[in-house]
Amino acid sequence: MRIGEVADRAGVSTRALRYYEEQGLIAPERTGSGQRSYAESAVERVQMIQQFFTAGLPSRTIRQLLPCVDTGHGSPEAFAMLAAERDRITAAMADLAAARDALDALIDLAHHPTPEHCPALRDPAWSSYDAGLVRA
Amino acid sequence: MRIGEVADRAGVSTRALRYYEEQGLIAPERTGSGQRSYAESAVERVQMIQQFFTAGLPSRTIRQLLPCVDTGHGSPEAFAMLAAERDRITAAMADLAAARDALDALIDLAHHPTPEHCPALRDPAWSSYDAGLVRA
DNA sequence: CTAGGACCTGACGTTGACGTCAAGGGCAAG
DNA sequence: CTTGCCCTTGACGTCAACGTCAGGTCCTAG
Repeated sequence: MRIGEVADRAGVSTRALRYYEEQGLIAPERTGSGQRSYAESAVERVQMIQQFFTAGLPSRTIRQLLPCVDTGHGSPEAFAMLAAERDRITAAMADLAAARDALDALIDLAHHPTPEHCPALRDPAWSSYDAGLVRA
Repeated sequence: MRIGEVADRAGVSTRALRYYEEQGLIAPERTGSGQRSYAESAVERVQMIQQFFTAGLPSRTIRQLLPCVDTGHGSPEAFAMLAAERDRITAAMADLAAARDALDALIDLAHHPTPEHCPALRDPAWSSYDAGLVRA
């Protein structure tokens, strides 16, 4: 499979695929004339890489954890890194939830007929807002 | 309050505060000699700004939504933007959850005595993994 | 054989939220 | 007065994940 097809099927640009190779995340074969030749599994691999990028992991970290995916096991250090990243992601999710709740509070505020600058925001509620359910 | 104290109390750098002002997110007073003079409420405001930055909102968007915070109500467009950002954040949380589950699967894999490259990863499980509870 | 599309390498451009350095001004203590 | 810390503006540096362009190669269809 050539680079264009992988790009199409994985939903990324060819530039991104070359970048991933440059970063040591994929190692496609080469034809005699120098063109990249990807295995079928490359599509899934690229999608997984994308997923980690989306989660905010830098390429260096992804490069470190991919061997675990390939070999199916990892050294203790690799294991610690996986756990650390998992925790980072969990923390990021909490931050997102807090921001979303803040937005929900604003939306709620905007929905009110605004009697007179109803409070419930400026006080200490920015972190402890208890996840109200507001739906459009 | 001068810039250094605000920076300390809000947990950001003075550079960041000047950047926020440059981006139109805060408008501190000025003393006769040109030094910035912040109100007490600036600390909370900066923390809120930080929260939105952490959630991935660009400064331009934050600038648009801050008037809603200040006035306590918003135009219909502002309301639509708030809802759009809320949805973006929700989507980002889903992406994070998927990546975290992928990492959990890897961690689980690393915990196994690795009998023979146990599957459960490469197949279609990257999005539908059912949030197993693994704790260090 | 030739047109045109896909591919190659190399290299510079982009964006956002700041970091960092340079060169000076303001201000309370001693 | 001067020492020293905080403040000012201005401007360039950074980092990551690519986008984009340039100039050349490969390959397949007609």
